[in-house]
Amino acid sequence: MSELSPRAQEIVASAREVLEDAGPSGLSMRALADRLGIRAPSIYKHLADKQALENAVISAGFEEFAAALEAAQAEDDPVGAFAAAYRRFATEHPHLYRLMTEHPLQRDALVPGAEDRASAHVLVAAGGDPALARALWGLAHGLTILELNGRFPADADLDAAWKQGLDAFRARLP
Amino acid sequence: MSELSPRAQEIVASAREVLEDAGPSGLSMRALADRLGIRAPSIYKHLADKQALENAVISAGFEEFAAALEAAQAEDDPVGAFAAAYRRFATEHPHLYRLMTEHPLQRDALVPGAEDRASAHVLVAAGGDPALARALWGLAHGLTILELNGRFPADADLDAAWKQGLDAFRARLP
DNA sequence: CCAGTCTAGCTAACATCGTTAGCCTGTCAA
DNA sequence: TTGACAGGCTAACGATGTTAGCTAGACTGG
Repeated sequence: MSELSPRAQEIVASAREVLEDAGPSGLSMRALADRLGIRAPSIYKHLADKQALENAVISAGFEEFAAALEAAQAEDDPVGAFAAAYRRFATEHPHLYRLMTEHPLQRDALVPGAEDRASAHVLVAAGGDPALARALWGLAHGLTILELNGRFPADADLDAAWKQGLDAFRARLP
Repeated sequence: MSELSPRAQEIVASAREVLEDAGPSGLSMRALADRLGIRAPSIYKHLADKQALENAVISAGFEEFAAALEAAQAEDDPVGAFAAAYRRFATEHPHLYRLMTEHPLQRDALVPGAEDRASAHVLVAAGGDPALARALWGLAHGLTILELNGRFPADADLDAAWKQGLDAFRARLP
């Protein structure tokens, strides 16, 4: 991703607001322009296209996500601390989380390292085993996105589901 | 979902083909009409709107998914059999799987029971414990959709990740 | 101090999308 | 024979992302 001008960063920040208010489908170039008090075509003076806009929002999301995971590290029960922070971030920013995960990433268009920084934490939580880390990530993402998408029955005890899944992983760590 | 006329069922079958060929974004009313040799507005004589069309495709997908899980049941290693069938279905029909899972379901618009039939199998695989079943579902969906979305490094050993995750669950079953 | 260039807005317009209104033609029953 | 209905059609609307081309203002070089 090329550097963003200050104005472009303002636009990206507004896009983030529109996204959180109105969801992915509400994030249109015209809606964003409205919030900025300009017209939609003017946005293209600062960002190549909508994809670049979304990539910038996603990059910022990864930075924030990584910071949240970082802040939650714990010596005892690293798995639980990771999972709690993961779930918390997703439920606090559901639209952002969906945007960050629902499509294939255009990695060369993101700020480099943001994704790595986030994914490094799951590796730590899994005691350094990459395969176990990917499985734990799968569990966390799966439970998270199924919950966000309302796929579980309304009366399902999701805390219990998380606990069962995490206990299974805890048992495989020293 | 109300009953579908024979013609509507043909249209839904064509929609499934368009979806598998061109992905969700390629499934437009006009593209579907093209394949049928008619004009887009004519589709509305048979289906209320695009959402109804997608719901019908999703319903059919759940039937097929349930059948695939059913055919794969195994006495020994029910977790492994479930997971293999799950992953296989998703990788063989990636666009359909995505359509089935990427949005909140409009349950009252689906053919009743299709979803239940599919989700019953994960409960069996988890030995009847609903919380464990949801965790297993989360693991399977998470690994599946992260793989479909190309979120893992190209050289990641995903078989190993599945094995690690499934072993963790196997260890918690009698 | 003027001329030129760049910045960042604007309007008009295009293709594509889902969708609606209204028309027409063929089939079939009363 | 007449009338209803099924299932096509065209024309059109509003929303979407995006492009082309214009313009007002700010800065900069001579």
